[in-house]
Amino acid sequence: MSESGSLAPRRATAEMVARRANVSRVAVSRAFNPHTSLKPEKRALILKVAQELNYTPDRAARALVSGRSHLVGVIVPDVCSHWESQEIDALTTALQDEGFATLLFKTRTDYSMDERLLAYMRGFNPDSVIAFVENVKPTTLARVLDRAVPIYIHYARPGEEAPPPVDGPLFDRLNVLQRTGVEQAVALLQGYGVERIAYVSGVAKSRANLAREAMLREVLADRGMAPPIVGPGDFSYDKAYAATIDLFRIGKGVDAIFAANDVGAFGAIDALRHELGLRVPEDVKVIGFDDIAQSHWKSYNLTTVKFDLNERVRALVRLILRRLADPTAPSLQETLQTSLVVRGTVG
Amino acid sequence: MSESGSLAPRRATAEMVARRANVSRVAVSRAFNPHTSLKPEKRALILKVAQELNYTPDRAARALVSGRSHLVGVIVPDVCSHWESQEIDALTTALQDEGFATLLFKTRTDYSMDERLLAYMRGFNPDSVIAFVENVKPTTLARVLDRAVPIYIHYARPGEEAPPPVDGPLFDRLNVLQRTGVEQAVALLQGYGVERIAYVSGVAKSRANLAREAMLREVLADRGMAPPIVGPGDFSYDKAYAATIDLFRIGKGVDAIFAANDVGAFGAIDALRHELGLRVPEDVKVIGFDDIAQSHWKSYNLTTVKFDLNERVRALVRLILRRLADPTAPSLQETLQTSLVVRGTVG
DNA sequence: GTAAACAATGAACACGTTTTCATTTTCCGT
DNA sequence: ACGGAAAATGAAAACGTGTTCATTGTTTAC
Repeated sequence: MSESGSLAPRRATAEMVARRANVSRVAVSRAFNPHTSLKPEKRALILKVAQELNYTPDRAARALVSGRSHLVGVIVPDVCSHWESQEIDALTTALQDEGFATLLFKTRTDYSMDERLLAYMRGFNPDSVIAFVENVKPTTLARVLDRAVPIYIHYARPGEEAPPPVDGPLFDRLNVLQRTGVEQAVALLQGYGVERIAYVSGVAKSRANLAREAMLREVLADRGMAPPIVGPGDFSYDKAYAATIDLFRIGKGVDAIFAANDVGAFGAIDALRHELGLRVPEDVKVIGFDDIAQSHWKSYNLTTVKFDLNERVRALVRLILRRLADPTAPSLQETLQTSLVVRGTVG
Repeated sequence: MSESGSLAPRRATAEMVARRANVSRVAVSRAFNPHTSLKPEKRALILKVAQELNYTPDRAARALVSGRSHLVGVIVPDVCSHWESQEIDALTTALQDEGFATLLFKTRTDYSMDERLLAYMRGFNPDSVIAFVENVKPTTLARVLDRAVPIYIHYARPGEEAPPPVDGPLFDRLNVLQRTGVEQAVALLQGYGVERIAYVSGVAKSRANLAREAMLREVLADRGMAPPIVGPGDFSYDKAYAATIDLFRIGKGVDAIFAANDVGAFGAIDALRHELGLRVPEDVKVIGFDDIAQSHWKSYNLTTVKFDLNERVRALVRLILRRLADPTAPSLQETLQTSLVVRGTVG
């Protein structure tokens, strides 16, 4: 009781460990950094004492001198939207294995918030930043985050199979090629004699959405099919639900729906079945984008264009590590393919 | 070109801002800390220059001296499980408004990982830690995180309406009282003449699951109903799907299912409809726990025991702020009620 | 057996901020 | 105009670590 010095027990410091192990403070620092030279038995002793004292190096202090915070900022519009949450989950695990931690930031729908958010985030000094958000340009990101090089997820438009060069402020890029998956999907639909395809969109100005719609248009044109009728959505279940109803109120003889994402496809399916009294896939076929975990649920059992989540996360982590190994390297790139997963909503 | 000093442009520092604004470095620090005394026009000038130089204070350096990292650690088993992702989303937004950032950590299924994970997390020096994970005791958490006081989410068992006292290492607590919601649910079922209730469980040893099952048992006993038949699940769709099928293979005349969470209820509903050829709610009624966003989707339209997410997040943020205002205060408590949301799976 | 290479070591410095503390300036009431 | 209180200010100390550099102890090669 009386021996405990102050009320709030200070956290153990390298100094205390050094004193207790009869070594210098520098030795303690070295014990925790693998690539330094230190007598093995000495290192073992220090680590043992450290554990007794419940000591680990303070990352704030470490960041201050080494310039590495080991924090990776992730900017999302909605953590709880399905694809994002699954990607954050996998990314957090992978980063943790490499000694990093995920720092989460949410954008407002209010666009004006963004500059302030970026400045706010920069204060935490992340080593890298990944933006899942559509309304912030990578060059803006790079300009504001003067130390971290941001990673931009680029959904290739038609004809962009060879990714365009990066100019202006430096950023790295994950290029997502959607052509293969869309081609497989359209081929499958055409094989079933589909003639009139509708596209239930995502957020109108979103690059992922624009790229998907453009790619769909091109593939349809290449195969001599009519361009899609567009139902305006925003990647959400509710908007897709409403958009689908509107599509059939107009009555243009749509016999297949391409949704901008899986959740939108769920909304379309439920509207078809529960509101319009149509059968899926007999009356109308439905295809989504993403292949989220829910897509195999029996109520939907969705045929969808798949992004390999694990491969995507590995590519992101590779980008981060390569960038940290060489902070001045020119823009780094990784590329990802897509493919179709066939389930029960086409057939 | 030749005027830029080094290759990698150093990030702006308080020193540079001070020099450029013709003030002392201390003044710059004060300009960014609201509660300090500084001539208004001087503060304005400094902030203007800071913006020109793209400067914000380095939080690592700030944390080092102030002892506040403005980081809140969140430990989750699965970011992508629905309730967790929605809570993380709301929490991140709320914390951001208060000047904090969310630091995400994932546990392994492997239990032995946890001690290492906690030590790992402590290195980042979070101001507070919230554990959504079931297999780590709050006292362990408190012992390892010698500075931050962890927040523990306690699901009250029957008879725990007055929360039990905290002993041992200090931790704060959010008490979730589930009695009201379960009572409303059972009353509703009984009103429809239900006689044989099954409980599709969550992870067996999880405290949320144990509390829910115990509460259900007590309420059923109080109303003179038979105890529930238990189908073993793990909070996942797939396990609940399989457990539901097994329940009806045995054929004990179950006419209502209580699932440990909404996703489990979805699995039960799909098994009933698509595998067993039963109607919901005509043949079997289903009730879940959580009220996640998907519960109103037409395919499920689930009646469920609701946790008010926003209120829950506000309570968590209150706990964090109160604890930071008084780090030595005795264990803080907040309490949350539940209630039933009636939709289409009972009727 | 010697020189040279190499591993191990600790003192001093650097990182960018906030926080005392003592000093100077401004403000207010009379 | 004056005294005192309050606000404004800057120098110096602290926070806990990694890194550089010069020094000492130890092995290797001929």
